[in-house]
Amino acid sequence: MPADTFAVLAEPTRRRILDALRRGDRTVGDLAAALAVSQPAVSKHLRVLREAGFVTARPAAQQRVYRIEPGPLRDLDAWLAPYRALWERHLDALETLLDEEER
Amino acid sequence: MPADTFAVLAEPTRRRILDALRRGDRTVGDLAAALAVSQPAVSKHLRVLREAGFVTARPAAQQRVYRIEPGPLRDLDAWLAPYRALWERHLDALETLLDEEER
DNA sequence: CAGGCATATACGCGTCAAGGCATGTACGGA
DNA sequence: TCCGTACATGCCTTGACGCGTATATGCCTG
Repeated sequence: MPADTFAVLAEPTRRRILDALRRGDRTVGDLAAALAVSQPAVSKHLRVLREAGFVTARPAAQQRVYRIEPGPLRDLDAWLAPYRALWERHLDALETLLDEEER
Repeated sequence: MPADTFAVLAEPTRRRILDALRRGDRTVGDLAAALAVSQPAVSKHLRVLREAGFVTARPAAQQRVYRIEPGPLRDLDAWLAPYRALWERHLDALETLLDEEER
């Protein structure tokens, strides 16, 4: 699992790109127009996302269609898993705390 | 939801702090020793984590005991939710793809 | 094969944050 | 009250990153 998954997602523009791709594949120009960002900036972000496995590119004539990939997001989900106990067993923890304070 | 949640988690040392706190509350000195990081560095990271709501501090004499808080991690879980369809309905998507390619 | 379109890369600038070192602050023990 | 402990904060340097502008690469059309 690449450790820089969070660093990739730390960029708001990259998250907006992922959010756009979540609803369907897009070309670079589409993304640049939809996000109101310069085309080179979009290309650079797509490169980062691609090298981290978040997206893949498929050539279509002069354009390249980008598609979101689930892999790194599944890794994120897996990383989050052990922490889920913090709130899923929250009632249990609350009970434990009250028990301790009763003593 | 604070947008810098990912930026906070982008730091490996901060993730290690959270991982340590996941198993129980710790003092600053404990964390510095356990992670082999200088004490000021730990304090700075704890400040970032605290201001982002990941942890809270409880004074105990001269030391301060830090505890992990579920809030921001729940936000992360919520952010991840719409993307979960990418792999949970993966079989459905595969079927759709095959249907399209059959035409 | 020349020209235009879509995308990728190179360069320079400004910003920001991590780390170490030194110092400040608060609490407790002698 | 004075000193030592535990933690926080300030200053400084360094490296990484995002953005825009300019330029290079690839592909299609006439």
